[in-house]
Amino acid sequence: MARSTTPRRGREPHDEDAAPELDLANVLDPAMPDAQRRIVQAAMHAFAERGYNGTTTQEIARTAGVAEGTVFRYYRTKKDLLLDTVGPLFMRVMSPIIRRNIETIFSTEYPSFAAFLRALVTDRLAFARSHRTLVRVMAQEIPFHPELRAQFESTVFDATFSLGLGAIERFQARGEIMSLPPVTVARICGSVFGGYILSRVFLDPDRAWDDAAEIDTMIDVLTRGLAPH
Amino acid sequence: MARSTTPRRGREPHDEDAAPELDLANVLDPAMPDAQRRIVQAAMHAFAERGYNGTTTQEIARTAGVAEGTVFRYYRTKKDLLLDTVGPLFMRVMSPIIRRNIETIFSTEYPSFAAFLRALVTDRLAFARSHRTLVRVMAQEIPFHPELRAQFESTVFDATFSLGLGAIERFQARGEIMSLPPVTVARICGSVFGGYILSRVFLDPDRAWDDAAEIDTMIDVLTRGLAPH
Amino acid sequence: MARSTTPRRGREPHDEDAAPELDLANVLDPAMPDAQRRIVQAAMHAFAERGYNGTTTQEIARTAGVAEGTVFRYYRTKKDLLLDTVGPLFMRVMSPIIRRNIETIFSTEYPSFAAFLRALVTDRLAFARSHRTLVRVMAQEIPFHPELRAQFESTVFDATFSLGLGAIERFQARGEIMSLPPVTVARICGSVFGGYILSRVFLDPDRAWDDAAEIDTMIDVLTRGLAPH
Amino acid sequence: MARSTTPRRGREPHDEDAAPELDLANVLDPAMPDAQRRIVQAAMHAFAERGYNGTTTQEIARTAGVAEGTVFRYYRTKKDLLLDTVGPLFMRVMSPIIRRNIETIFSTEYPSFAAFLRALVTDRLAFARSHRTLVRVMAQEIPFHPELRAQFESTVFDATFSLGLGAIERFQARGEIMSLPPVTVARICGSVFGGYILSRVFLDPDRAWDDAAEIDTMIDVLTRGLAPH
DNA sequence: CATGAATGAGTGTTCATTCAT
DNA sequence: GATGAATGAACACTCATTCAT
Repeated sequence: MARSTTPRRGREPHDEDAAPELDLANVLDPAMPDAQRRIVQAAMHAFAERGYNGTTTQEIARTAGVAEGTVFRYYRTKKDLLLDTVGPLFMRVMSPIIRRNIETIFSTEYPSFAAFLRALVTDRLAFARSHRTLVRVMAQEIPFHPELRAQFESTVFDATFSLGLGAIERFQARGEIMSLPPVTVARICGSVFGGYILSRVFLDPDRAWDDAAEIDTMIDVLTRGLAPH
Repeated sequence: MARSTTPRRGREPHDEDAAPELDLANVLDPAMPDAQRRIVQAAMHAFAERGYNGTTTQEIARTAGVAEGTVFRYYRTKKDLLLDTVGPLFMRVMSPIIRRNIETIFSTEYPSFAAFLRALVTDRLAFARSHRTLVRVMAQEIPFHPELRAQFESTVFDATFSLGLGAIERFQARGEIMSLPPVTVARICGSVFGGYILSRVFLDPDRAWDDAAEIDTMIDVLTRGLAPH
Repeated sequence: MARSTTPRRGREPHDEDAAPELDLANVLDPAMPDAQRRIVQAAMHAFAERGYNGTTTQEIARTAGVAEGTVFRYYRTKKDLLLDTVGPLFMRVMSPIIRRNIETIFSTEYPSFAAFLRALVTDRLAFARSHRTLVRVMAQEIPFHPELRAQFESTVFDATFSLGLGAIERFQARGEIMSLPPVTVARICGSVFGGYILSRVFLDPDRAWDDAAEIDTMIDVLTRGLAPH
Repeated sequence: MARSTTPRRGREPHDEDAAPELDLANVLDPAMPDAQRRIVQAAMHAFAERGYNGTTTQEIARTAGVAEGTVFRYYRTKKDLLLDTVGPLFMRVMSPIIRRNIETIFSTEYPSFAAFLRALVTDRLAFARSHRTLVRVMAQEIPFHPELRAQFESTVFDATFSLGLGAIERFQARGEIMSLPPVTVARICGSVFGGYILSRVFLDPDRAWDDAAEIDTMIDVLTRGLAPH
């Protein structure tokens, strides 16, 4: 399945999108028993395709190649299979990004707003491409599971978004962004990048995307649009 | 159903969103039997809250105040209850907007790119606010029902998005937008507005939003960001 | 539907088998309201094809071209629709046969055992051909409805079979049949004729049957087989 | 329970018909799980009494002493419970008879037509007595299930009836049967025996039948009736 | 009298969960 | 630990029957 063949500019840290069955494999704890790993993978892919409520434990067990009882050995209920995996995996998968962002933002020599945006979108895009399934399940199930929403907010939002707000204020202080509520700035940037990722990774992944050009365009539009008058 | 389409400047912190049961009432065919109307409303609200697969027909019947058998008098299967309502209602509800867009775009004296964007976002925001439930169900269930996706694409995408592309090319011809693939321009504008609507209507509807100011900001950012160098 | 085209010998009183929809029409009371007649016909044909339990009242109503409620205007329950029709119709349809048998048997000039058998089988065959549907429903539903069995026994069995036993005893007295329990003689003759009717009318009605020849054969076999040593 | 295949001469007024629950027990694969065996037995008896459409899976489960879900572990649908049991069981139960018939017919020293008929009726009677339930279900449901009819025809008809036709032709060649279409001969013999079995096993099993005498009578009537003039 | 919408108990079937092996 | 047969509550759906119009 040829996913993107166009040249890429900018760095893309973890580019292991590989076979779809593998896009979860390298996130899971290596110490995890083989059966459990297969269960989690089977569950995530089924949840992604048919939704949590549209997936049966029988189907998960069969795909994972274990008996149905085995699923319940590792996760007491089906719901645990969702909540104990999606959230923690998100956390685990986000942490290097968060760390990197922190370094980027607080390093004294961090570059322009444009460079900041580039780092941000590059990271996010790579993340979504590497963890399609995880992201899809998270996005699809959040509306139905308050627990998931809480996990998401504490992990992603609080740990990332708030960092972003701090960075925006710094760029405003340096006169690179016009005077606007930082939340508004964050939302606009996030929307533009999020819209791209949605199209790029989920809605139309098979088109011949030119990531580099698209990213350049988005950054250009955002920097000029958000620049002080 | 025209619920307010004129641009608003004053703030209006989510006042008229009325009773949740009503946000569908005025979309349904007035000739529809009372029982059927109540069933559709009950189903949509349940689908919105708990998802199609998380909703039981018993629950729909109870909420609608009818016997379970009555649900199946009107819709032969539960799936029909989803597909025969969400898609058609979307169609019905979109058509005035589509018509208006056509007029806007092709009127010879149509105004600036900024005015175009303002008309667009105002329309969409009003639409989403008036039809929260419908939009939410559509968005949540599309990943699981190819039929819904097809309905959505033919209705909304083909009839609206393509119009937008035409308009963008005109503005580019007039030198108001820089030379970029129209699809990219459309995606960026759509993302910014979509992100706002998502936050405004679905994620955090209870915050004290200043729609007018936010819209002004978004239009300002987009016009300046997309202006030729 | 070409039902037998071969020449027939022997008399065949009511040979109106006609269109299948009609095979009930001329049995029903002419004073019966049109709607009711259509209901009974629809019910009988559906019962014949799919069985009582496999037929829905909705289907009966639709076939009869009336509303579902109308069915229950004429028959208080679905079961009444079976019991109040099949039994009485059988009775009505059998009575001329019974009467004729009585005349045959007790007329002083009644002919040989062979002639008796011929009259019998001819009558029965014509009856089954004319009332296929009725006979089929009766046969199929008897195992599940004791009431039907009772109706059948009192009508057909008691009124016909016992007459036959009397006739058999007379032929035995006259030395045309060997000394056997009359019930055994009756069973053997009934089986041979019944088996023919089953094949002829129900199992394989479309074959090119030569009724006259088959009847002659059966009578020949029975008279010689049952003749005294 | 002695399936008995040897010809019997002494009278045996329905003695060994055992407990009704057992008449299926010895037909089922001994390797079959206990729960499944009980389900099949419960289903067959219910189908025999109330018909397929008049039997609920709940009732089957309760009679079998298992949960309703267990029924569906073994048979995916209720219809499978009919088709996957009645047909195959018939097959299994018929095969020794078929084999024996083949031996009888083709053995060079096979005896008179009378002996042939005796072997036939004895076999069939024993079969029907041993497998009342199975035979009853088969007979009752055939009119409503084309699949059953096909199974029946291929198993019983093709494998048995055609053998019989061959035998009849041999007896005709030897001058024991008069010149008639073999099908007619077969139908007459089958009707006589079938009628006896119907009365003996299904309609009036509790009467004090003298099987030996009745069989002798039938064979006598048939051999004399079918003998050449 | 005829209608057909409405009913709700009941039907076949599914599925998360348990537990003896 | 792993299994998979067994469970039974719950599910989508049906259908004979009722009743207001």
